[in-house]
Amino acid sequence: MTVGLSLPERLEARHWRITPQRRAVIRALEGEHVHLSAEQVHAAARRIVPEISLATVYNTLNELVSKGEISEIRLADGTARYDPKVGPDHHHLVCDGCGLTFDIEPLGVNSLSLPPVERYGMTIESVEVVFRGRCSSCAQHG
Amino acid sequence: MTVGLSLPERLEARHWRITPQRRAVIRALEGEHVHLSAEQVHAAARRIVPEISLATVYNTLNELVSKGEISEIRLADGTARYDPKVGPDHHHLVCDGCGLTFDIEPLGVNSLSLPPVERYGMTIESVEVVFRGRCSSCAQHG
DNA sequence: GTATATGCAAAGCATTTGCATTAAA
DNA sequence: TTTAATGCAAATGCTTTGCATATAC
Repeated sequence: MTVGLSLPERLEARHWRITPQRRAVIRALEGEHVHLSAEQVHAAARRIVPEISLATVYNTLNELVSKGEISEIRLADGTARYDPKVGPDHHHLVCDGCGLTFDIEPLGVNSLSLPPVERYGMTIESVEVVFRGRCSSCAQHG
Repeated sequence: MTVGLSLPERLEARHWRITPQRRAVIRALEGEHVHLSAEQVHAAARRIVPEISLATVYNTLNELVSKGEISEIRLADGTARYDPKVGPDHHHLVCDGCGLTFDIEPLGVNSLSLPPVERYGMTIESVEVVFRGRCSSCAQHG
């Protein structure tokens, strides 16, 4: 990952056309330790650029994902959450009740490995660890 | 997990109504080290019970998941794969190209842990490790 | 006999796409 | 001025649901 440049700076360096809508999507994601759904990003971005459409939010998120600038996590129900952090080993904690998703840095990940006989001829590119459970709110109610 | 009983036996023990369709779904899943999509389960089940509908396949898969008898994995595209194995620590290897999914038993998982300060008040119920990469076919082409 | 599973077709929902318009560079 | 991004609305694709009929127990 490029170091020393902010997300908007990195994007400008890549000749990405910077629009108010894209800036709003980036602002909506920044600084969140809890990850947002596309609808939630849309709601947040709307507070900055009221006319932004959901389609533009999706388009922007997808481009950021394919450029490797943000990451996409799938919950058990198949819906996506978007995370401004990236990195080869990037781990999460997910509430099975409400889908609340956090970034985490578990211990012991560096000693994880997959023996060649278990690779079925595949090239390994990354490892992701997901801890699942229930947040304090879901543990009590639903 | 109940030990010593096969999946159909466990289901009978739970007063699950055994139908040819349900038997076919179970047979379609059994013995697969590669995990199938609902469509693929449907196709396989159809070879045994030609009139089985996709809706019945989905209904059956969902019940097996909620009974904890099979597990559901979400790929990066949000679609599901179904795995006849269950267990608290159940890990996978996924091809980012075509979605091919295998069961694996990586080394070092038992030393994984999430420090209390990283738990955000959540109760941890399970850990899942996903290795991502490209299968030999996708590494060459697509 | 009764409760439950089935197939079908229609509905649902998250996400994607086509296209005419608008705006960044 | 050119090329790319936007908004809208329609389309997609996976999954779920309602309901009348059929079937396991």
